Amino acid sequence: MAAKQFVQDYEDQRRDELIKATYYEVAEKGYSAVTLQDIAKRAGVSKGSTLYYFATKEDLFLGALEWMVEQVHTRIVNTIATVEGPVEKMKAVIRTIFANAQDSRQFFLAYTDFISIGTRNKRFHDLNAKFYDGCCGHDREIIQAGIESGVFRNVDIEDASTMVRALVDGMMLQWFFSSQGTFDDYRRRCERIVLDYLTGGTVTENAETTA
Amino acid sequence: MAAKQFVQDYEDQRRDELIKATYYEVAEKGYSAVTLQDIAKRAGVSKGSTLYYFATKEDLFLGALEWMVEQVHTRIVNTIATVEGPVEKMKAVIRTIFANAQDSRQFFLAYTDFISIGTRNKRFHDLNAKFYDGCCGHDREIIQAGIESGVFRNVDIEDASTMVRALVDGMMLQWFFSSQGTFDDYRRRCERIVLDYLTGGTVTENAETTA
DNA sequence: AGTATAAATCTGACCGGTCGGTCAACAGAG
DNA sequence: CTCTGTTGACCGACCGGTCAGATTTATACT
Repeated sequence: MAAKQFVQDYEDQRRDELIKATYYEVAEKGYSAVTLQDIAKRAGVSKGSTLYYFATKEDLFLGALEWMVEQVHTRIVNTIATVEGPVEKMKAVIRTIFANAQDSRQFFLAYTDFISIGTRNKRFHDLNAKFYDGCCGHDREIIQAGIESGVFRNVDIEDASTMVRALVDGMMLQWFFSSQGTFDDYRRRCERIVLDYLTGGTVTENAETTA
Repeated sequence: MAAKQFVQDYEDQRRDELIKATYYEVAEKGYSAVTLQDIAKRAGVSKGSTLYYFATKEDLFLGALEWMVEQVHTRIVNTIATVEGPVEKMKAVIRTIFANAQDSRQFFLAYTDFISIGTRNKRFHDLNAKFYDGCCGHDREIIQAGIESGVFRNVDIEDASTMVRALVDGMMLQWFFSSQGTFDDYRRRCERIVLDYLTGGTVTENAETTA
């Protein structure tokens, strides 16, 4: 039983390595451009092994995606917990999402590649829903708390939630494309716009704690 | 000379057909998934002909893109001219961009595929800039006019402009992915959020003229 | 007008190369 | 020896791009 457990752990670890390798390769080059060879090389195994652990390239890719979603989710939850109040919590969410995008370089590139694979893919759709609800779902309760405590104006919660998500997405897209203006410029502007919208302009610009 | 002119026109027309064929194919399947064969078939010519008029597949694709950008730009300019006042003009811009996305089905799909091709491509970057400045650049003057006339609150114009663009982008992305809620729902919500932001909530919901 | 000649246009078989996926053979732990 | 895990040569399919030759159109000449 102990041996069996060891094998299980070993296999899990291998899968993990392959998933991470896939993620980083795709983040750098995009789904179509990455070959199984690339993934195998980065993971330090042969091409044959990649398909020993995963059925297809797509399977490997979706695994990598799930891993990423999980990771971002965890980061957001942790970051929110470190600050107090709706304004700071909202800032924290935005900061985390932006930071993640910066870390994984071409986070969005990978994301946009899903589309090419086909939006009809059920697993992809579910993953997308999980991403939105899991990673961005926190904004709704933060907004709710903000309204109840009177910090945010009485805006429609569904509108506000949509606004935050769409704005973050859109601004990252712009940052990705335009490459004019620093990353921090975009993040700061994003925070400002969101809070401006939520408070109606009553929040004065805080001193930035640029970590 | 007349014959020469005819030949010129004929060639232009052929190029036009190929460009449109490319556009629709890519809009349906995405750049990578589309083959020269597909494009040729839709245009009613042979594969060889596509590369007789265009040097490479990428060239063909960028031509299609330019065509699209031009088209959207024209539509926006025309639509803005038909209405009066910052609020209505802003609505018109949003409506046109949304309508265009709906028309060409997977407008964004094509767009996201550029990224895979490589953001280092100069022509792509220029096109992107042209798209933003040409198609979305009108928002800045509309916002300016709105602030001056007192219809919009005194918000930072750069923030406001960024907000509108990012929100439209982001919401279209969400519409594209989630496929829950009708297209009109998204468009209407987008208009509401933008105007809510710009006016600070002083504009009451107008009766919709859903065309 | 009719014919010959030249030029423009078009075609699809073909080439070189790539990639996802297969599989027979191999390795090493138990 | 066996069984799990690993390998990389190999396969079939595909795709962008080429090109020699067919086809159509324009031009020159009688």
